[in-house]
Amino acid sequence: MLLFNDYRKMILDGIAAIYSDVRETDLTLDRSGHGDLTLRAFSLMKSHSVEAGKLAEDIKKELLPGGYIESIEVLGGYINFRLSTAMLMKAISAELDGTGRYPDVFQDPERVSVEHTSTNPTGPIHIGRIRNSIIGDALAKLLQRYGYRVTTQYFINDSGRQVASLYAGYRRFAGNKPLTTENLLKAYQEMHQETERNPDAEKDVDQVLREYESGNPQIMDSIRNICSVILGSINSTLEKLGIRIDDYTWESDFIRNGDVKKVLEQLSEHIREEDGALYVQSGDRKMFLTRNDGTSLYFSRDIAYHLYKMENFDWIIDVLGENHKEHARHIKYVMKNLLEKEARMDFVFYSYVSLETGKMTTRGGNIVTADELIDRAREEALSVVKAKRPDLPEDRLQEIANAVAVSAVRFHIGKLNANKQMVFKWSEALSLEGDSAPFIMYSYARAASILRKAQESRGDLSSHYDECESRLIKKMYLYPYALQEAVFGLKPEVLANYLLELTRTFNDFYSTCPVISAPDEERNRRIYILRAYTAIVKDAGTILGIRMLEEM
RNA sequence: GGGCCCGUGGCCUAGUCUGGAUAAGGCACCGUCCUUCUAAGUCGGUGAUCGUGGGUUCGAAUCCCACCGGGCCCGCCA
Repeated sequence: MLLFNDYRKMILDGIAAIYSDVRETDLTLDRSGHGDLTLRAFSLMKSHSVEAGKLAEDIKKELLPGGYIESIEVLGGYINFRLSTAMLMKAISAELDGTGRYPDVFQDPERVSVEHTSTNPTGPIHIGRIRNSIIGDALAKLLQRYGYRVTTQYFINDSGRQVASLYAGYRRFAGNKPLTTENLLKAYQEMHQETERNPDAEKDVDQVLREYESGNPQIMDSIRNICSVILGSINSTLEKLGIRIDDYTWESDFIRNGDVKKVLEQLSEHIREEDGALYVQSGDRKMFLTRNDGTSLYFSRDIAYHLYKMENFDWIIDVLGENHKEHARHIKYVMKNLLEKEARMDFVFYSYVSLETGKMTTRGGNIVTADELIDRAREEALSVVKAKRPDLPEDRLQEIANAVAVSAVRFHIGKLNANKQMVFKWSEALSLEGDSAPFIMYSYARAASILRKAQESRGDLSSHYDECESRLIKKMYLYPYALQEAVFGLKPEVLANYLLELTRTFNDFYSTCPVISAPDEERNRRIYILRAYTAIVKDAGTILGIRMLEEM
């Protein structure tokens, strides 16, 4: 089927046939409500010394016979084009009826790796880190929807200083306590305080690192064990949010299987030494690969990881906190310039989430965990749904509250531009109205409710559409465009904002276009519109982690 | 000190890539609409010199320069 951009291209070609100097960027999607597409005629008026009216007359002669344009009108220096609503609606429903989904045009066989979360297994995941997971998962599902073969990846740091410190802390402070995330976190925080008081404690950590790296089986087992416990709780949090990681890769595996050594060999001609520690020069930075005691550093392990990903994927995407920007730049430099590995590599960075009281640190203990946020959102949702739906049984209320809570949390964090710093506020995070997931879900539930009640009808789509129908159809027609924009920019929030716009447009339709009580012909086509609407909302919701409910 | 990101009504955001029509939403506040398909909704109202100052342009929230404010980075941490 033809997408919005295809029509844009057709119109552009038509104009170029008469006025070859038309600038591509002057024909855009119209957001002002004057048309569907608009041509800014200023430069053509100037270069041809004619009025916009004359341009429009010529363009009409060229384009109107094509049949897909309903009208071409001049307003000021703009020439506005309206596409035929009937044509767009027929295209959408043909696609839906034929393939079961709209759009069904994207297909890209490339294998894509999306690495996200990858948070150190030193404690529960907090609302800052969960931003990584939420962006990453939406991105993965978005690319998947676009047709890519996507695998999500988690790189588990079980061989760095933080984890060694966690282990040393556990041994020192909690050796005989049960192995739980809570006890481990406490020991980690105690160890942090201990090293602040007594720098000698750091030597413990150094010793652990050396033994771990040299393959001391007892320490290896213990650390794996500890990391697995914490990873288990991280995973259960992710699971609540509907996030699944396909591949877990342990950093230490690259040490054990010799890949880190291979990295050093492959880089040998670029490697320099300083006091026994090895580094490569990247721009004006020395990027250290090993410590002077021979133990590996994150940089070399991450190079090994990216080499591994390059062997298995065509496109590598990493979602990282903004503090990793330099690291990422140097990784890219080493891969491309020193190892001469060419692969499509993109990094998506997000800014930090802070609390009103300041920044969060796991070691400092001032964090809001993602579990806490989900729990409180669930309580909030439950009290709302209980008040609104006293007719529903308790277990159904719980289900609804859960779906609302999880969706609200994901949307609240996922709709924001990743570059923006975020100050977390409970009142905003727990809001279930306005620009929120429940706002979208509620509209979906209303549409679903009408579809349940309205009689099945399979009449032909008529050619006349009322304004409220037409606006919704045209917004729906932009769904593939929104998907594309989100994919090209690696910006799931673009889709989130589209979904809000679509919902507002639907609400307008809902309040002005009765369906069930409408005469046959009108009802038929409105049922078609509702089917398309629910399909699109569900589709987009799945990508963003919003769970649509048939009733709420 | 150097580099990257952010700055849009009282608060939170969209729009910035690719310059164009009265700057689009939400929260809060004031008012409206449940005997009509679910009021987690609708409609209307108050409220913005788009951080500041220059520049480019017929036209700047958007591009360029400088400055101010906030975040992140500049480890043999990750």
